Amino acid sequence: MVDKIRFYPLDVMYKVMDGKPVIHLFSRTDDNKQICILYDKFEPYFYVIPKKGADISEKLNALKIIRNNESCEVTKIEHVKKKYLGKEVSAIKVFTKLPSNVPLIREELKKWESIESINENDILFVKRYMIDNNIVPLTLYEAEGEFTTQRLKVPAFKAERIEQFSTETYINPRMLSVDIETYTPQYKGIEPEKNPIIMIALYGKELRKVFVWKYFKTNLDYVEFVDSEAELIEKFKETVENYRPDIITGYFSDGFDLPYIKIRAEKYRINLDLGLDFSELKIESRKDTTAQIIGITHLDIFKFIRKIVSGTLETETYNLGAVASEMLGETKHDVNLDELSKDWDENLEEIDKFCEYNLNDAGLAYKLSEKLFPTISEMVKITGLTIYDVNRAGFSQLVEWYLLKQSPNFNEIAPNKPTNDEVMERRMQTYKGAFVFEPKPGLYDHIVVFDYRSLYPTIIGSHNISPSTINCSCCEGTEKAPLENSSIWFCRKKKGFIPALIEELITRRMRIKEIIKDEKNEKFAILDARQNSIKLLANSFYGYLGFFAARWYSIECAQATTAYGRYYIKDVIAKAEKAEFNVLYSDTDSIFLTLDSKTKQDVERFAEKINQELPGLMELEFEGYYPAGIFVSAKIGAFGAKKKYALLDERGILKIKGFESVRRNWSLIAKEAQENVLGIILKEHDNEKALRYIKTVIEDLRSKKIPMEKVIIRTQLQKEISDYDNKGPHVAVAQRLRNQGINVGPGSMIKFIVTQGSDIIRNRSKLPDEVHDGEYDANYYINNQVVPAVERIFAILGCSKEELLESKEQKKLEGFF
DNA sequence: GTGCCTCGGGG
DNA sequence: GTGTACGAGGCAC
Repeated sequence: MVDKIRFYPLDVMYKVMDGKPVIHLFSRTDDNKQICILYDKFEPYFYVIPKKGADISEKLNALKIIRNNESCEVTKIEHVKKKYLGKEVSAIKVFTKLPSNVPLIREELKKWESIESINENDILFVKRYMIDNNIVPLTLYEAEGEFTTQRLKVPAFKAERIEQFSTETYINPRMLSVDIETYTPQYKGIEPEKNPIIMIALYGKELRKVFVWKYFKTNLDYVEFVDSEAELIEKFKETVENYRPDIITGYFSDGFDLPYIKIRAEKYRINLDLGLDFSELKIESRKDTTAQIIGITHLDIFKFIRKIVSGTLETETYNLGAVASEMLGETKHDVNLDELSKDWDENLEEIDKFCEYNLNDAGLAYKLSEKLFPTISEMVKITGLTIYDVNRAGFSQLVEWYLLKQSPNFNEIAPNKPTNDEVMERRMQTYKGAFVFEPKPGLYDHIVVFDYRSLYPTIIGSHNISPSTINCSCCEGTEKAPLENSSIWFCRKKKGFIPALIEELITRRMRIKEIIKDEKNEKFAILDARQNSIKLLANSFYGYLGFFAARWYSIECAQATTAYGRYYIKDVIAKAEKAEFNVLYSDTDSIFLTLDSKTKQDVERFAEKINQELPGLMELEFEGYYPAGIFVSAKIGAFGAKKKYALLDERGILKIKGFESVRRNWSLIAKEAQENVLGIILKEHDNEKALRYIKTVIEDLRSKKIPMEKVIIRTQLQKEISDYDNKGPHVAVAQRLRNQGINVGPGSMIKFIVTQGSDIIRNRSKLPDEVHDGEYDANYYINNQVVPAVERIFAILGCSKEELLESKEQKKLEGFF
């Protein structure tokens, strides 16, 4: 009986069954049921480009490799006319039986003299299938086939045929958020092998639950008591099974919650077979840990925020508190986590506030995921990657997958990833970047800011910048890119693969922006997220072209892009000066002017004239008007010409650019000083007070009034002491602890204070116990801790490091600013 | 300047 | 799994 079924794919994998790779599309049906669609008609393949005139068909067909008693061979070949970086090539599509045969055959073919190159041999089978069959997760497909039996937790449907049904999108995935609290004694590192999970919160659409394994009195109806940690883990598993989520989300759950749960489950020999195919929760630890469940999308919303969203946030730290406050206007509960473990041992009646805290955190991760879902969904639809992959991809990978997905539509064979040697070579290459017009230091009124809308994307589009259009023979002698030392031009006859795609993105975004201009309805958030995703992606193309690991890497293209960028921004500056505007500052794509005697109409007319002369999609846009602002000289501060300015907008809000945040291994005094200075300047707008404050801190350090607790630096030991080649201060201190018979090892938090003397810092770093009052090195804390933490802030206000260090008497404060 | 090391997020 | 991964800053040399 042939059935038809409609579904939205969510997670995709393949399994070898009866010697054949079978694609599994874990999906939601259009009537909201879970299902797994099976498809076994897709065959692995890759491309071979033979050298000119070489005929290798017969040799390919005869190729057979025996490995571990199994033979692998070329099942068939097809001769195809393709393009490689814009040039016509005759290629051979080489098919194999299994995906795992591909690397074996590839290695053999590498030895063949008659082969020019082997391509697309590292595109994973599932991705290859999705690209070739236009399977885009979250959009609607129809399959023809029949239900079948498989060992899966959801019904299986064997498809004969799968086709896109419409572009309708699955917009409300069923989501479950997870958060754990663990037993972590104060000042100790997190040690999952040693310390138990105390509680686990689960938060879903209609679910609020906190499991905890000791009993205490509480009125919280969502708290459920269990007898042991093992039972708590079983309950977690059971809740996930019953809830049947499409997505399990968490905040840093790739790196913390799920790996932790896994380690604890192993201790009790609990099988965490959460996968819809009964596979276990899989933790992969490389540089970046990931947690994967087959069939259920694990979303680590922290990772997405840090990698993709961070650039659009004000906050510079991405902890849950800061992010939730900025993105949701919600806060974390105010509890002292240092007390959790103590209370767990001695004071159970205090535990219920931690349960509230736990559930609240799970709720915040849920809401962040909900809020970002339209953005993620759009990235999924553009790149064709699953939510899981989009979540873990950086910008360069999003661009690359978009290009890979689109390349068949242009009949292009994708270039290979660079070898290690090529990467090294590429890393060595540098080129000239953007143009920066140094601000004249001072205070200004009536500032107008313009910028080129999507400068680099529009340049790439308008000037047809692409590895496939560079220095074409058909356009020799045409206009050259504005580069001093090299002669580069781009084809004027045929649009390149990359420029065509980027222009498509830009126009798609412009259309969406046009729609939301006069449509302030509930669709706004989704459409706005869409246009923003497109913008992020389009803006990444330039970086991608210059990214050392990119397949479509082209330093010449990256070079030409910045060269045109410099050309256009310098052009506006020159024209503005000619029109007698005062140009304050310019960086890359923006220009800051003062109105002076000019009117806003004059400025508008000026911009209009510029726009008439710009090619293609390029456009100069009005960014904003600011009643006042301060610009500082780039010479102030330890670093080069970076964006350093503060602007006051019409609502009276200060916009400060150009300083970074403190790190966790800083002393309390440095963190405190930075926080307080920011508070005084931003909230009270009292610069003199901020300066007085920092001078007091410095003087208090000199006169040793600052208590010892505030100069302790904490650094975690990452490996065995003996494994360090380079012994930093914390390693030296750890060695002394070890000599005293105290057991320190990887994960130990080492506390130390830098004391006075002329030796290197390592030899002056002492345990807090060894240091008497006033023995700390005031100069170290002033010069390496407090001053670096605040100097950039003061630099913006025009107050140098040296001036911070002057004592109060050396300079009259009045009228300083 | 180069190279090694740590941190981020999480409790 | 047809594998595959960062980026910035501080200290020692």
